[in-house]
Amino acid sequence: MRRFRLYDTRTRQTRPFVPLTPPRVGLFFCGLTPYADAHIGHAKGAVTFDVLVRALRRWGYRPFYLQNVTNLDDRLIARGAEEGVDPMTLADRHFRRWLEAMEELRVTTVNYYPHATDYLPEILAQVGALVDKGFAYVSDGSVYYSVAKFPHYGELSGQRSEALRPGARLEVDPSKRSPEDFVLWKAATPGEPTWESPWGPGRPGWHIEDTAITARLLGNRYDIHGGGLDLAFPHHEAEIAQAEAATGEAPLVNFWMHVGLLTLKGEKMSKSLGNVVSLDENLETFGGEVVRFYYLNVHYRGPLDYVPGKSLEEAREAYETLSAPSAALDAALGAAPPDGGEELPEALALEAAAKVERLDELLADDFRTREAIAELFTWGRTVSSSLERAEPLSAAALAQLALPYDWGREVLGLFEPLREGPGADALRGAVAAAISARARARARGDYGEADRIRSELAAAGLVLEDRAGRTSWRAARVGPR
RNA sequence: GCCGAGGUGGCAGAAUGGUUAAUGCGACGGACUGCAGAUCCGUUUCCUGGGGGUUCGAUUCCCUCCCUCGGCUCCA
Repeated sequence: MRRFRLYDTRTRQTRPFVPLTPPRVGLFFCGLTPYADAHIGHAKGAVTFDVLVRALRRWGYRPFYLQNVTNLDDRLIARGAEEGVDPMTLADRHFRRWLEAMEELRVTTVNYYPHATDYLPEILAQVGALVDKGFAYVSDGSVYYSVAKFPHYGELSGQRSEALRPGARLEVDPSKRSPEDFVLWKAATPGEPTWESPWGPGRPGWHIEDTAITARLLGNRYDIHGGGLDLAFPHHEAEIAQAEAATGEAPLVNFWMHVGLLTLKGEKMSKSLGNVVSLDENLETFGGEVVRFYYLNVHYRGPLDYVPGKSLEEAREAYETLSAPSAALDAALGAAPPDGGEELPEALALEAAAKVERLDELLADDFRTREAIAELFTWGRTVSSSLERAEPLSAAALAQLALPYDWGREVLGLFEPLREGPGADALRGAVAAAISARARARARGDYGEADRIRSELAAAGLVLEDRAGRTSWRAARVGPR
């Protein structure tokens, strides 16, 4: 297992990661918003965690990664009432769209998506434990957590409860003993889904869903919990208070990872501001790889400002430059003779291996993806100039040049090779035949015919590139698959 | 008000107690090409919010101020 360093919000430091029970690593991420279609900011954290888990696997750990589905909460109930749909049905609909977006984004690492309402026994048990231990109280058929009983409340976010006064949006709820208390079990309201409980019919509060799930699936303590920076308070603070009080074990989580938020022209993207940019629409326009590259081209903890008509367009330009040498290598490898061809100079072969090590090092230092990408850009120039050589490279040499891209494929989830479907060989043969026909036309000076062939292939989405007396082809541009 | 994250070239955005402060986008020039594309080479020499301090040396460490964004019970 490779050692690596990770920033932890609670202790505000970057420190070496040590799993609780190596090589197993338990991860939980709050990322789904199944009450509405996802916007472009929502998927940033999902991609961040996908890279984290890919790296863990590469480095010899055995991650178990959960992403919860809050399929019943106030927002779903409100939205369901507006649309005349059952809230859990609504959640399911949006969850399915989220899964499609994740597939397009090459997010492949989530082991399981636990749904909150499948964990009612665990939720009731945890609320019961909190009542029994005196951390929670019953009032008007609801159960509330008494924040004053938990002295560590506020440690994650740096918020002290005494400070929660000026400017705070605390609603006055006469059932609460203190305004900062939060609900664990909400008394039934007519027309809403309800379950029986020792305190009467009702439904779970938002925060308790996550700790009930993690208690069941990850244990009383686990390694990594992630989410957007905006969830640190109060949601994650409440999770700590619930779980640590209920089990008496601490800390609940060893590493709290909070992902920097995406802003729209400097402002946070949110429904209430009405500045939401659809994830699905951007995936359709730019494809998952470009959007993924866009997220990974900044450090995960920093903010990312989205400018309509500019940010993703620029990301597409940059990603085309970044991925072109990889695509050229794939094409050369496909066309390389089984034996023969020039070997790589030893210095260059060593450089390829050193580059991969450098990439792992950058990631192992709190996931410096931005610099890893910068390294891949400079490697691209090396690859391009190597391909300009007069003598074709051997298959082994090409494979060595491809090592950093193989790394990018494995860890960053970029550089997806062209899909090999049935008929791929036939297609390749047809393209090769067209290229030779064009070469013959060019040789006899018939540029009209040569250009006709080129535009025919262009219409099929293929671009021809003449270089060093050879012609290669590639997909016209990166985009949706 | 309190808590947190930031302020780096035309733009996006890294990093570092010390020679020319990454990388990309854009721009300009050149090579290559039948043309184009892609690629390569070069240029974009005066970019680290203000003011103090520590130091031989600060963009980096400390103090302070200013500004932006987020959180303060809907939030990825």
